Amino acid sequence: MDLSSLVEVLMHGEEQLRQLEACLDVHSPVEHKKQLVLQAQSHFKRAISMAKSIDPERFRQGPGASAAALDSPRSNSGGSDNSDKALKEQERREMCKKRKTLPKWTSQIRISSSEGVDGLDDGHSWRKYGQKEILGAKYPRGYFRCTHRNTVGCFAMKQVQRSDDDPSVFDITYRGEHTCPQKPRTVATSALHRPDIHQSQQRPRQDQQLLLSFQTSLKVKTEGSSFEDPDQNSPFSFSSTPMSTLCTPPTPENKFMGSFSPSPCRASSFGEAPPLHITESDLSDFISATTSAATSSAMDIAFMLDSVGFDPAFHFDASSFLHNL
DNA sequence: CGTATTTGACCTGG
DNA sequence: CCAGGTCAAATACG
Repeated sequence: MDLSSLVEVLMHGEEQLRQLEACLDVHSPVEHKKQLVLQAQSHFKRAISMAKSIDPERFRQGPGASAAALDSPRSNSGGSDNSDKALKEQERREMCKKRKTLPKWTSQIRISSSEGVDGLDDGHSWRKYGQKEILGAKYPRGYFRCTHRNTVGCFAMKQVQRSDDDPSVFDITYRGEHTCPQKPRTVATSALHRPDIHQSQQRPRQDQQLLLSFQTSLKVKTEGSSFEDPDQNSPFSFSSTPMSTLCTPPTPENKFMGSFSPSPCRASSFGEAPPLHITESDLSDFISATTSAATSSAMDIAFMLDSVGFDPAFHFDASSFLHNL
């Protein structure tokens, strides 16, 4: 556990706070602010545990938080005997429609070798459903959708595209908000972390990388839905997005396609509510509704439960998250 | 054995 | 027609 990773995590946290500050007096959706807070919190938590792990002796006492296991077996609302071509066509068509209306935003994140996939997991489980070579890009683009799409009708999706020139940068495009609960895992581990047995680790200029990372790590632009936040100003110079608005990432996330970097997975601490609920119902309607009314995520959840109609004792499986090769 | 990923075929919008 | 996005059969995984 080296110091530079620690610094990096701290910087992420700081950046989140900075963005939050920028958002504060603007009329941006509460959800965004909450997200920022949560992200910052998780970064700091992580930083703390990293720091502790540097000198474990000093901080020995309760083995950290309880591993509040909220996992439970899945409930399957079976009854999936469909298979009518017409029906599938229908579904597909619906999908297309959704595709258009779904809010979409891009966030560019950098994965440092030290961090790996770590901590960038937003606590959602994604299932990969495709990969495609993209025209002018070296690396293929991976297509993911929420694992619980069929169980709870969560239509969140994301695309992960590795940057051409800097392999440690990933462009992640999210589409749609999760309507499913997040992975509730509380993680307080990382006490003992062997220096990974990485073969080809790019360790050298980490400090300089940090700066770079600081600049590019959290660039996010939103489109589709209209969450404006014209005030979002970062001290950086990369605002190359003319008309689209810069916003905050609901959650940075990653999980890339068949490439290098093995790594375990890890969730940001505390589960929290999905920020928005979006269904096929009129999106804009909903948005205006949210901006004016939605004040608590809890409420959103209730709303969601309500409208989707699964029982509150809902449980899902967060058990398996894997690493790719 | 159930789930997740891989991967080529297929579909669709521009 | 093509590029990008998705499906689904075949595999891999645990």
